[in-house]
Amino acid sequence: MSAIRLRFAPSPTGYLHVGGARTALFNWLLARKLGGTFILRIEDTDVARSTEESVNAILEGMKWLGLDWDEGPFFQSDLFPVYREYVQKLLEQGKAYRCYCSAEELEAKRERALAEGRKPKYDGTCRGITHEIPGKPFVIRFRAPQDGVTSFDDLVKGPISFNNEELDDLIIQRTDGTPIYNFTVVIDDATMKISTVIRGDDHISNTPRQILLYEALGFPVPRFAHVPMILGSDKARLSKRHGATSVMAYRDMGYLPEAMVNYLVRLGWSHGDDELFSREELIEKFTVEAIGKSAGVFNPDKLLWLNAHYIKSGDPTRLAELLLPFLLERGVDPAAGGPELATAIVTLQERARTMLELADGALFYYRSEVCYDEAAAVKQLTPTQLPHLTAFARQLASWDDMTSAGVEALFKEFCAAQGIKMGMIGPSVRVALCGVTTSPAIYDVVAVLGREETMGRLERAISFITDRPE
RNA sequence: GGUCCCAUCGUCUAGCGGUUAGGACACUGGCCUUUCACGUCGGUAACAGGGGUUCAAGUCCCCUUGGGAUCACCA
Repeated sequence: MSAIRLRFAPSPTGYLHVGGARTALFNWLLARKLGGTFILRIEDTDVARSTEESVNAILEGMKWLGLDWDEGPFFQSDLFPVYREYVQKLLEQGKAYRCYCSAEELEAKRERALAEGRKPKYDGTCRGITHEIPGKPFVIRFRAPQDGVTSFDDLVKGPISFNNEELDDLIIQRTDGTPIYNFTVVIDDATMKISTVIRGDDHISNTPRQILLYEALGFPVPRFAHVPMILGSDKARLSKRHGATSVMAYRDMGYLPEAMVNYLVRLGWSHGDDELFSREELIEKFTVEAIGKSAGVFNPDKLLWLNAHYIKSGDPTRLAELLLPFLLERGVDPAAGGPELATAIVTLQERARTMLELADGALFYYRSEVCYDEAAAVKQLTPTQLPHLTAFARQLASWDDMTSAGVEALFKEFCAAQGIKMGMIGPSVRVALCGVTTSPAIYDVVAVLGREETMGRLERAISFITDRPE
């Protein structure tokens, strides 16, 4: 393993959303490409907002996408003593100080500053207090330099610099003694020896403060790569109103993880004109340099196209496994009878874009009591069709070759013998077997269903026509 | 509002000084076809605007405009 160490550090305040998933993916890809280490760290210092359900949801999302981690998950809530130690160190060195301003006072000052058009920056009231005030609650602030420039060379955005006067003395420890994000992230990235921080570009403005902290603590500063945001169709930050944002919601909507990975990686990263990437190709071809600088709009249509591609080209046996829950949900259990699922799937792959569509399309194979679509029945299951269907059933009964090609030959021979065209028998048989006018190729359907089941369904259709009142 | 980031078809993007500005999704026309699809061939569609630099600018610089992010005892 190389010394490259990367991490994904979500906060457990919700499910794994597509933006976070892409950040995780980029980190994972680079780690795998360079033979580095990928670390998962849960940033749960905000005890009030963090939940165990969220942690589980995030882990589940990572696993679904196939993003395995080498170390962790580490929980910041387990590291409070460590943070306390470093806070103490800064305090002793005079690089941090106690601030006794109350949250209310601060809020009032901030609003006043904003109203007067000034910067809502901490005014340094407590900067000069040298002795502790017993009994009075306090937070701890980092004593940030008030002049100079802090800059860094972002791996995706290029050189970025901030005037230190824009930065204020940020709080690193709350009144209750718990540490705050901008501080813990620095301690953890430093102690975990993270070499490159890949994260969303909404963190750019935090970066100079963090760099100042690295320097104050005497830690080496890691490299930063800020990846652009993912936007909704109206170019606003992606949110629920743009549709699903949870990666697990996409699994439930019938999406394959490889489609999601392929979609996500191409949103903001490219490799020439290539669109389709296997996991291996991604590991081989991924580079941070090829990550784009601008925000991208999440395009569900393209995701759907990719999903259709992976269903079309997927291994039927694996698809069968993944499809099972969707089938059971629809009250069908292939284990209870009917054609082998993988065999049925082969006939459906190229006409399903999601596992939901695949499941819906497969239902008729497992329902002998075909439910005829009203319009289809009126058009195809008519007295005129009766002689054709009857004759066809008779010929099928003595037909040997039940492969798809064999069935096709049967149809050809039947049509020739009857002096009719395929169009006069095909559609009726389709409705008799499937109940609807759209289905896989009829030869395939007969082949998959088998002679016995096909005969049964034909006879049922014949009875249906016979019994139907005019 | 301050600060920071960004800017090629509707969308994702290729392009890294000289191209008929390419690909993909979506849309659309033809072909294939027993249905629906798939597939296949073709089409519509972009360098935000203005200044520079240069023999030459989508490519480099500046400004404008537009979009986004961030300004918490959230992460």
